[in-house]
Amino acid sequence: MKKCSHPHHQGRENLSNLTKQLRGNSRKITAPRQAILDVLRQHEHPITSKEILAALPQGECDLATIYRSMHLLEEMGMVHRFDFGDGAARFELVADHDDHHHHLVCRSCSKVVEITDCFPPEIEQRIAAAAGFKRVSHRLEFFGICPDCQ
Amino acid sequence: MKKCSHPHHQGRENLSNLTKQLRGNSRKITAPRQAILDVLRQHEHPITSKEILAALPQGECDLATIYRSMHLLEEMGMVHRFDFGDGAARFELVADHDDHHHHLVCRSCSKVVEITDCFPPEIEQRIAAAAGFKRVSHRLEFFGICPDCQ
DNA sequence: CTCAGTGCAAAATGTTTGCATTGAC
DNA sequence: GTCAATGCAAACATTTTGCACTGAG
Repeated sequence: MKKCSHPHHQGRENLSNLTKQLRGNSRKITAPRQAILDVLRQHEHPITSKEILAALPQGECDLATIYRSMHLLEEMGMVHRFDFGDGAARFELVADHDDHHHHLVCRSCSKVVEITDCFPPEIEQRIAAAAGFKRVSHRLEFFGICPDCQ
Repeated sequence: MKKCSHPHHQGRENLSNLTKQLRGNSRKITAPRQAILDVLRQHEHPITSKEILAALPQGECDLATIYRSMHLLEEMGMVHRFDFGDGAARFELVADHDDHHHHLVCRSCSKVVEITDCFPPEIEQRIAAAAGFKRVSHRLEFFGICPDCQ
């Protein structure tokens, strides 16, 4: 439950991080991008592009800009993309370089619990080796019925 | 590599299985449904609704019917739905009652390898218990670069 | 004969893209 | 001033749905 390292508590740090990363890629620091990161910083769990738009002060930025920003932030490794199987991509701010984690999602109310357990790396390596694949990663999410919905 | 239990090799059996299941749910045995199952039987790996349509003798059935059929077959447990993250659902015929498996997908050419390794059930149980969730399942897929694409 | 299932067309949803304009550098 | 980034609208892709018609039981 690494609450202390949650992005929410790193305000300034992430902002300068953004600035640095953007500058490094000769990208521009714009109001929409800062606003989007602000929203992400305020959410503990992955949110959709539409939810980001809704959380933004009205008309702060266009939905297309959010989609474009999410691609950029993902490429820069500042955001992780998740798929809960409902057809909408969800994004979460990356807290640090090693915050790989998964989620347990309620099939009824969509409540989300963060899961730090992970697929055993040695099994992943064995799978990759057996098939001759390189650069293997995985996507893993859990689904169930939460206490409130049972 | 349980090749011998692959649906492909069970022709008749599955057909009568379909008939039985449909009858049991007071559903009708129609030409489109049989044709769709025929196509699924001929494919080792998950395929999209569009691919099913393309594999069907021209005009054999409507795309909407395929979507409706996939929902039905999924509910009846005859088909499993997979999501490789490219925005299109994929379906695979369920070989037997215990053919739970995952896939290793090439990020470059989309080649698919079947993976029988799975997330350790005891960890899943622990996760479920810790969060108070019931009826927990998981979705797990692997992605990498296949030998041909390296 | 009846009602589940179908084809067709239209709609809904999430996402991407073209293009003229804006604004960060 | 330049070129990346934006807003807006249109295009796209997948999936769903309304409705009249068809056909399995």
